Amino acid sequence: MLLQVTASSLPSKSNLYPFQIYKNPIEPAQLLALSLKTATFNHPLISSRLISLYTHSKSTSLDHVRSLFDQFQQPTLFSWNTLIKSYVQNQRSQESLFMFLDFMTLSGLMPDVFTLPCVIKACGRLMALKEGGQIHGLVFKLGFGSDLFVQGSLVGMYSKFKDIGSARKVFDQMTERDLVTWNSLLDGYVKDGEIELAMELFDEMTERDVVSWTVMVDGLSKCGRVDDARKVFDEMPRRNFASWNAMINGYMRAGDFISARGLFDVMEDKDIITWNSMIAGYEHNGRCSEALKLFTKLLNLGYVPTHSTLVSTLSAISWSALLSKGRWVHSYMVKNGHKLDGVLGTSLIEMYCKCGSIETALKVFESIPNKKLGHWTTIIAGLGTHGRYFNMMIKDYKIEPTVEHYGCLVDILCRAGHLEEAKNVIESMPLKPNKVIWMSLLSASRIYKKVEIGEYAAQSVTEIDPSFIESYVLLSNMYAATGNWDKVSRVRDAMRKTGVKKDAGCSLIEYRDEVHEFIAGDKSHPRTHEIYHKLSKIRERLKSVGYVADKSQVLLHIEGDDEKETELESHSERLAIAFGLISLKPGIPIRIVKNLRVCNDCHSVTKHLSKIYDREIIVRDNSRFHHFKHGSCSCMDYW
DNA sequence: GTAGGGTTAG
Repeated sequence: MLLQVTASSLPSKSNLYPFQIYKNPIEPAQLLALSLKTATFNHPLISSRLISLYTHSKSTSLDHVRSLFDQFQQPTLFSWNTLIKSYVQNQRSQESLFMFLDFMTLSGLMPDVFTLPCVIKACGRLMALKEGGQIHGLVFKLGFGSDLFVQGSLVGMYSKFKDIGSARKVFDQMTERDLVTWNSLLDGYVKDGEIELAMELFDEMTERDVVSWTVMVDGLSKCGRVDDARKVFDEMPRRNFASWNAMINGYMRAGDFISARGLFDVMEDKDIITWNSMIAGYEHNGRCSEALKLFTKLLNLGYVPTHSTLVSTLSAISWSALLSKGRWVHSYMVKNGHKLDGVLGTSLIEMYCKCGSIETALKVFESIPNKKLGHWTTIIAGLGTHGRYFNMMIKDYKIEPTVEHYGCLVDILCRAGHLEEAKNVIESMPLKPNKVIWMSLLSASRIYKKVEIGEYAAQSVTEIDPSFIESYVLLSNMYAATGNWDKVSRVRDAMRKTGVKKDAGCSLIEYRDEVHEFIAGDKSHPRTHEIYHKLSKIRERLKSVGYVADKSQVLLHIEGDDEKETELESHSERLAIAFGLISLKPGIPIRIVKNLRVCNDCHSVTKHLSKIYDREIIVRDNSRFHHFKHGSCSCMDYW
């Protein structure tokens, strides 16, 4: 609490003092003390000035200003406007609209040409179509139909709604238009995907500023014309951060992180969005180690990470399963007071889930006071096996399930072997099932050898994404598991025809803050000799416990069982495990990330190894976690 | 007599 006002505050008899305060600069705390002493706290000029001073003071948070505001007997229109605007500026548009609602019902005042642009902007940000329409009606009723700022902001709002028709209508009715209004409309065309019309409008403009140009750079790159975007970028008479950032993001969207990096390196001054764009871009393009390097660099250079910096960084950490780094970021967040009740909480939970620390993920989940949809989705997906959170979500928290939640339900049913029931859920759910859901069903069909359902699921996946390799692999594995070799070769023919190729298997392991990467049959690691020596030891140990290799899932067409066995032995996760065994101290769990689904044989071998070497081995493949301990796996042989 | 609308990351 910033202050407590107990003195009954009456307007001053002296009329001179409230006017004088505008002439001389004054510290907010100084004016507050003065107003309390002279009982002028509620004077309209004083209260307005107080709100203004505290709003602009960097050391005062918006919530503090709000608590000051709440103590006024009758806040002025100016004070309302200032706070409503501050909420929008602080990315708290929802609260801005709530405050506007309070204003309309409680204040007894009417909005003016300063109030309306703020709330119209909030509607645009929130995509609040209904409220936006109502406020548009209010604008007419109050007779602000010819105010440039109000009309201009309506153009902006409809542009955000991608309702270019309404934006254009308001625009055409305006008696005067300034550059900001033109730019709003230009952005509307871009948001609506009408790049040709945007270009026409751009040519029509007699005056353009850096925003107009930037909107074009952004628009062209967003519809895949990154080379044209670059041409516009090069033609620009002047550029600001947003222009550079738009171009960088254009390249990142096109997957051209080399060109993006080129621009980044050339930039003399960078803002935090530049860094965030690079980190997010690298992360989207699967270059997580580059993303993490930049995160370290920006900290060293003294930039202050924002929410989105942390979200992207956590995401990069999740993909590479660098638990120690994730813990560091978590503690950084705690130290710097980042709240976890939004996307950031979701990212953190996801990071712990994907880095194999489900207990910490649960702890984080439980520590979040106002759990939102995303937190549930993430933790449920992470828990996987722990079913029946579904009803609690609907009943206790009144959250509408999304496709992901149905996905979890299907997964749970599949695990329990209720494949028909799972199929029924998919067919009767109110949302369109996605690839992931069909894959759960397909995966279960393989385990439970339900060929018919499996074929149905595989077909559905192929309809959604014909080039999705995993469905072919699973279908083939299912046929292999049921001894249907004829159909196995037919699947391979289908793969050849559609031109899908299996990615090379790749496993990562973290050792001494470095990531070591292995591909199948890899001989490039500096300690290759030791690793293969360890592999031969492993083979002996396995033989001594009577282990026989399961060769049913070797996808490559290799003649003769011996070759199959050799192929299995050099699977990337085996190399990573061998490396883990020789380099990590006994007792420390071996954590591995793999890009493909773990094969049957590696799975049973890893179970044995966890017992033989008394080691916890945690493997994250592309669909779930395998926590190997004392000879068994947390997935209960279902994956 | 302090206050309003447009571009870039998530």
